[in-house]
Amino acid sequence: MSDKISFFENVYEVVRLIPRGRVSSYGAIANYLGAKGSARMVGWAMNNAHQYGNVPAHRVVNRNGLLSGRHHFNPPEAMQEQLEKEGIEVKNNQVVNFELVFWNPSTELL
DNA sequence: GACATGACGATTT
DNA sequence: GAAATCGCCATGT
Repeated sequence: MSDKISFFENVYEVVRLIPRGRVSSYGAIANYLGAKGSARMVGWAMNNAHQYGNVPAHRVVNRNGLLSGRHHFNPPEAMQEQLEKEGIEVKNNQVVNFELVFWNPSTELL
């Protein structure tokens, strides 16, 4: 444990701020944190997210709107169900109207 | 402490 | 236009 806030916790904080019915992307979060290339780090953070508490990882998809991380859910199909429950359409493991529900922290969380 | 890996993204070849 | 490569931070071996 370190006194300094890790990249992980910054990711969780932003993910928790994602409004219901919206989705975000790994790169957008990483970019907001000032680390454009650390998008995979965001995904890695999600892997440990379950041990940090309420982190709506199901609202985080890749830049294509694809549910790339569904396999890490339990069960994997839960991610799509959660999104549909919030009013987000998911087709073929991909978010429909992705750009319409896309939530960019750098733009909307200004 | 070096090497490999990880739910990605953008750029270059 | 598709495939290959680099970048980026953290963790595990």
